[in-house]
Amino acid sequence: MLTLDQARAFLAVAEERHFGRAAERLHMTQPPLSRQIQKLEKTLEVTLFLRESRGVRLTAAGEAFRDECRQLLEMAERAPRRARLIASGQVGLVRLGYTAASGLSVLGPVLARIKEAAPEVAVELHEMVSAQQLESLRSGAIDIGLARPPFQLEDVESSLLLTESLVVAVPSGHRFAQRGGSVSGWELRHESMIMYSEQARYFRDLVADLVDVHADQVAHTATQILTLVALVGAGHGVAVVPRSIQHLGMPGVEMVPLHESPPDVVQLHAVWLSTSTNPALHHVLPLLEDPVDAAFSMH
Amino acid sequence: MLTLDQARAFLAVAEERHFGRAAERLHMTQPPLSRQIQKLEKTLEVTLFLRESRGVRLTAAGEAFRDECRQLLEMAERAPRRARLIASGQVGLVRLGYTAASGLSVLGPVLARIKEAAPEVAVELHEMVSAQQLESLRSGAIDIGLARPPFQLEDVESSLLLTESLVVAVPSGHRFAQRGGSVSGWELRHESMIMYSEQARYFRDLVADLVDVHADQVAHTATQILTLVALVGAGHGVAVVPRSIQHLGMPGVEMVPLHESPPDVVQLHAVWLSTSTNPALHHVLPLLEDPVDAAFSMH
DNA sequence: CATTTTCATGCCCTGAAGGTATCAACCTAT
DNA sequence: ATAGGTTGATACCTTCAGGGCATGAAAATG
Repeated sequence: MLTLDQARAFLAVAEERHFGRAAERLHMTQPPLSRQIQKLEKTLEVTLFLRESRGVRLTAAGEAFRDECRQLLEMAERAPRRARLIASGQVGLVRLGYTAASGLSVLGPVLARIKEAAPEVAVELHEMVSAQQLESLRSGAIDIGLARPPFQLEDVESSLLLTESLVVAVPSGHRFAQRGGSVSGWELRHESMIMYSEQARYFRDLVADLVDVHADQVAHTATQILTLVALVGAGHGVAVVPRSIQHLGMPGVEMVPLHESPPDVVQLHAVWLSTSTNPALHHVLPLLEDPVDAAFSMH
Repeated sequence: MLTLDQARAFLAVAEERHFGRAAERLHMTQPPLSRQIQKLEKTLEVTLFLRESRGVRLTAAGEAFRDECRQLLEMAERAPRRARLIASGQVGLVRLGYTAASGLSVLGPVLARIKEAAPEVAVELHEMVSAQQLESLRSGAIDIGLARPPFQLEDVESSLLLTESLVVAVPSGHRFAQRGGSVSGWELRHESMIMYSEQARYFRDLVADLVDVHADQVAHTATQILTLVALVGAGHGVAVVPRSIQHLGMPGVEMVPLHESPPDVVQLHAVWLSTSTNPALHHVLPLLEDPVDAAFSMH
């Protein structure tokens, strides 16, 4: 059976064309080297060298075997190197879940940071809502999520990436937009509104805290923020959405500040399992410690 | 330093996810296998397995290393296999020299035999005259030649591949062609003739034996038979050439049998050095023992 | 709580592989 | 022609890598 030591021994002799010099290169003496080559030739049942008085020459089979051995040894060096790189997290894959809305704010800067600091880490993107992200984390389908609270899952850790205010999305030409300035919650009382459905509990509760919405003024409910905005654009009413949604540039929709909204009511976190064994994840995590600059995310 | 045995041990554990079963597969007991893996992880400075109560799981680095090891072991099996194939001559390269004229007769059948019986042997074709072939054999630039005698080089062996007669190449419409039948040597006495130059001694002597050519009737001399035929086609005279040249189908040239020519005056041999160490050559040589069928070579 | 499962550890022994000394064959040069 | 030098092969000794057996340790199972 071929061993890597035999391949190294053979290659040394093949390249030096001389047992003595090859032995020197291998930091050993000539006799055991001769024996190794003999043994190799015996197991292969192939004569690799033509012994001549001035040294040795390769046979045709020897030349082919030399090329194979070069490749073999190269691979034998690459395998450990690659394992170390992956273990260190410098090379690898991070599967990242993100909400459609976060795609408009933190996703770009997050990917930019990873590309900058860990260029050999591939990022696989999976769009899903926050609840699905937590489920995917649990099942191991993703490594990181860009999601909104609450995170009540076991072993979940998180890092605040972005805070922003809520604004009112109105159809172009709506009197709120023409007027300029901001809108107060009580002014929405008689507006037809697009509201968040039960699945989007985070935003539903945020809006409920700031605006007194009555059932009779709700034109539609939707889970995805982008759906709400689309419905606003179609003229079905107004909606309260995070400020970064304006990056979407949806035609026929304008954003008006909401007077009562604190500048940091809406949060977006990076979330991950502290128990994850993906080295690339742990290599990337320090890059997500600092919040994304709102100015950057704003354009 | 990684060894192939370690790679095999690792791969067995990685695939079985269980030290006991892996040890069984490797025909050894579990304790030394555990030690081998520990040693491997230590030299790699990488944890490859997560030991759990129901067996083991691979880390990310372990999965990458498993893929690398699969390739590595595959190559470690391929290298000896390839060396054996090349040593046996079933795979390899034969560099073959041939004269332009032999390209019209034996070359095709010879290549067909090799393709049929040794499909993995590549044939590299080198067109050159017989004298160059012997020189190239000596210098090791080719392995076999398709050449004409004499072969006075040391260690040269040869095998007769083809015998054929000499014919007279005449321009279309020449009275020899219109008359039908054969031509006698004495009838060429007053024809303008294209003759072989000093370098083509073999044909020069053959023709001199059959036809009494005078210096004053020689319009041109040339080394390559194809050149002679081209000059005949251009109307510069007639020439005595081997019968297989008619395969060339040179327009404006017709072949007329030469009455005095025995059917086997012209010989073509395969020649090679008995000292060659090219296994593919020795694998191919038996295919050149039998002469090429003249009927086959005739079409 | 006893039993089973699974990987790790301690100890022993064999044999693969390296070292030294030397041989055999061949080439070179006086 | 013969002595000396070069190069690979052989003989013999020694070491230690790696395998086997017995057993430990930890966790799951019933």
